[in-house]
Amino acid sequence: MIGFGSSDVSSMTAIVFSGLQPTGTLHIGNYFGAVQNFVKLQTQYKCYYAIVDYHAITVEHDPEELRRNTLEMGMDLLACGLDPRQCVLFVQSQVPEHTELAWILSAVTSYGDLQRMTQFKEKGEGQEFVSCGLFTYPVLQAADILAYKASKVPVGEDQVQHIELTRRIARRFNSRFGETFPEPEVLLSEALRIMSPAEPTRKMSKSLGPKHYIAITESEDSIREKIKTAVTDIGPRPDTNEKSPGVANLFLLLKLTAPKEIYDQFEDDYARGVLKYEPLKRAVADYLVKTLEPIRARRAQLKEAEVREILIEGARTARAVARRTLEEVRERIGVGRVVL
RNA sequence: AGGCCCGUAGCUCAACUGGCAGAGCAGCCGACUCCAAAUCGGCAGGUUGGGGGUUCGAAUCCUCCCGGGCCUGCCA
Repeated sequence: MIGFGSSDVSSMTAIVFSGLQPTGTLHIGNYFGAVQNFVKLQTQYKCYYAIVDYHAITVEHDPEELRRNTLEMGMDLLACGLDPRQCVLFVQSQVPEHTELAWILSAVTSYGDLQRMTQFKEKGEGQEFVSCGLFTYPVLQAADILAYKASKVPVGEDQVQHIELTRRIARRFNSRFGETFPEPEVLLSEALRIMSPAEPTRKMSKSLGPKHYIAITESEDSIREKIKTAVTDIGPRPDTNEKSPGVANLFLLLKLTAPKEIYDQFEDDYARGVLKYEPLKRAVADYLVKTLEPIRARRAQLKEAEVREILIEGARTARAVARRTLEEVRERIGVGRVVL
């Protein structure tokens, strides 16, 4: 059998790619929603994880902040358990093949398809300046994935549309220039959406403000404060047994961090209508702090220099693969050869 | 390349003919609450995009610069 992703000769296992924007420090929504899954995947597949700094520049940004966030993101990911011996962790801009491939792919990307991307519409909404880069963002994302001929892409619901576009791009390239890329499929993990404690109808996000997220490296006091002030409701509703968004969010966090017996006890209290939220919150905070403790400890031990070294090494490995893909792609589309 | 419009608190905007830079939301503190939310009370928030000029006095008028939007033209 000849696999499409055969540029990695060392194994027959599927190739996974995922990119993370360097948004600064990771929060527990990122952790439980995605990163924890990445940690699991690295033992099962050949995984490439990129900190996508070129994506971050499509909206207004501060250079110093981006620089710091990129490194911070690397440190947070390592603290969460990504292991450079098991996966390839690198910074996107260190592998220029991404942007080169993006340009090439833009030639087989439909303008109409891009216009239909809802994320572009959402992110551009209300912005006084909308860059071209924001518009072509999904093409770079396709390049990220296809540069490694990845066949599986673990992403959230909101990114499914972009992966669909990647498939269309891959398909069009293949049919025009010959079979080159696999059509990557979405690796949907159990869809975990941690909500903002302050506004539990919205997904946890840094951009909403400090009250709306809990960083994985947050101090114990701060975690307790944010859980304590988390929005709840008037009290349990045993009649419908339906939790309000805020309470459901607290239960979700408890489920993710506490022993089953503890969780069941609170569920039972809720069902019987005798649950007081104060003790629930205390338990959630306790177990959350406990869960994050090893991450915090690991994070505290990481040295910047050592992390930089890991990222450099990751980029070296990634680049070797991406370069082979680009050689093949250039050959197929008929560029470069004449002057070699 | 030419024309028109805009820039005020984190956000949305107000400030007469040139006369003390303000409100709502967000934020912070407190009361209430099992904890919260809502509500109520309080606090804080500014190089009015930047430089120069006119004036007793400029967010307001003039000028240059920066940033942004719209229209027309030119080139490919």
